[in-house]
Amino acid sequence: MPRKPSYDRDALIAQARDIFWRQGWAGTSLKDLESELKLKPGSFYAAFGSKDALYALALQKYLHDSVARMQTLAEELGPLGALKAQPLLVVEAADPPSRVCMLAKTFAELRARDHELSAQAGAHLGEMLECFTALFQQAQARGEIGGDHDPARLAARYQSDLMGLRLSADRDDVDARAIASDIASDIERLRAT
Amino acid sequence: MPRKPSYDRDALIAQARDIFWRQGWAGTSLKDLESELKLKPGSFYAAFGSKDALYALALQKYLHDSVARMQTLAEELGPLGALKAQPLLVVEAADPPSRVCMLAKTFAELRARDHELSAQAGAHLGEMLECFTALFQQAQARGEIGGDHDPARLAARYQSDLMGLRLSADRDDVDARAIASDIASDIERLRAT
DNA sequence: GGCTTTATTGAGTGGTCACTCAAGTATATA
DNA sequence: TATATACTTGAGTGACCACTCAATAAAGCC
Repeated sequence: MPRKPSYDRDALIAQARDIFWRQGWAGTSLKDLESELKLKPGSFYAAFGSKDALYALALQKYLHDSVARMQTLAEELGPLGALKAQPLLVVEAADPPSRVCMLAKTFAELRARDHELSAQAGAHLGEMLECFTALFQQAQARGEIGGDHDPARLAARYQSDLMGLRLSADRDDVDARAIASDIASDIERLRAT
Repeated sequence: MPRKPSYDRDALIAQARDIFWRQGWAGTSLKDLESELKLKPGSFYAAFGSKDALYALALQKYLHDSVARMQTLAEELGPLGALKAQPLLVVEAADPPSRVCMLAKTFAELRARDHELSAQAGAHLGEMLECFTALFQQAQARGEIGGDHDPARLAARYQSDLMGLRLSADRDDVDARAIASDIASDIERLRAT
């Protein structure tokens, strides 16, 4: 009896993620979303409920894909190799919506209002941090880095540096590759000798 | 003949800077400004012309104060000492509007729209970078760091790390002091032996 | 083909946005 | 004190905001 929707829900979420990522929460209007996703207001609200609900789905997808990418990279290059490769990969990615981390952007934009989406972005940053921590732990377990390092502390510094790098990469008066290379050198320097 | 305004223009700009800093560009309405600055719309527009014009003044003040603070610090602690001290000072500052750098926030928020204020924030980040570069150069000239380092490259990495740190400092699941201390250690490690 | 159930449409909602302007008020000079 | 010159006031502007809903169209099952 039911009629199927004519759109691919998951593709729409990915598209919305890119718009939100580029323009931010306040900078994206329903009109923007409706025209890009080719949905009339009625369909939009039937499908997602609200702008914030769609934004939450977009954040979730962003986190999921980010973690998956790091884990794939770790399978290819090993944990330390993945951590070392990531900075330059981020800088050299072919036209992403923005080089700046969407979680960091959302967290910063909405924190002052105590908006629920800021809390969610913060929680997702925490999950990303755990992902980095796990990789440093694995590197340590493999003996790639010395046992005197604290993986959680290394991960916090690493994530912080990465957020700075990604913001720097959006500027055109800064050599982000040089920064990425220096961050990678810091990782390399941890390698147990 | 003329009547003097009843407000202190410079104090109003500082107040506006704090509101914009905390809430961002899109997150701050004229109503917010009018109620906080105790200005009716007519007075507001007579005094500043537009929301964007006031934001531009706020950015300018932010940059000016930031550079002045670094230079004062350098007079007290020397160039390398100032660079080393700054990370922890930023983290431990008593309730600023936001730990996140206002220039970085503005740049990230408005870049997608090619807003003029984003370009201005970007330019100011460049001036801040020059300030850091000058301090590294001075440290080198004094022989505090080795001659094999490139001050511009050190400054770019330093500024990038600082932006990451300041975002991290707004999270409550991260030990920003530890990150600040690690950044300071990196500076210390440059010291010529 | 008839019927049920859902998707789609787009004009319309009240509210807020940045901003304007004419009228009223206070002050420094002459 | 009279007057010119500002500053101050606040209701009002059209545009846009997120969002609603009744009408219409299309698909699956009998």
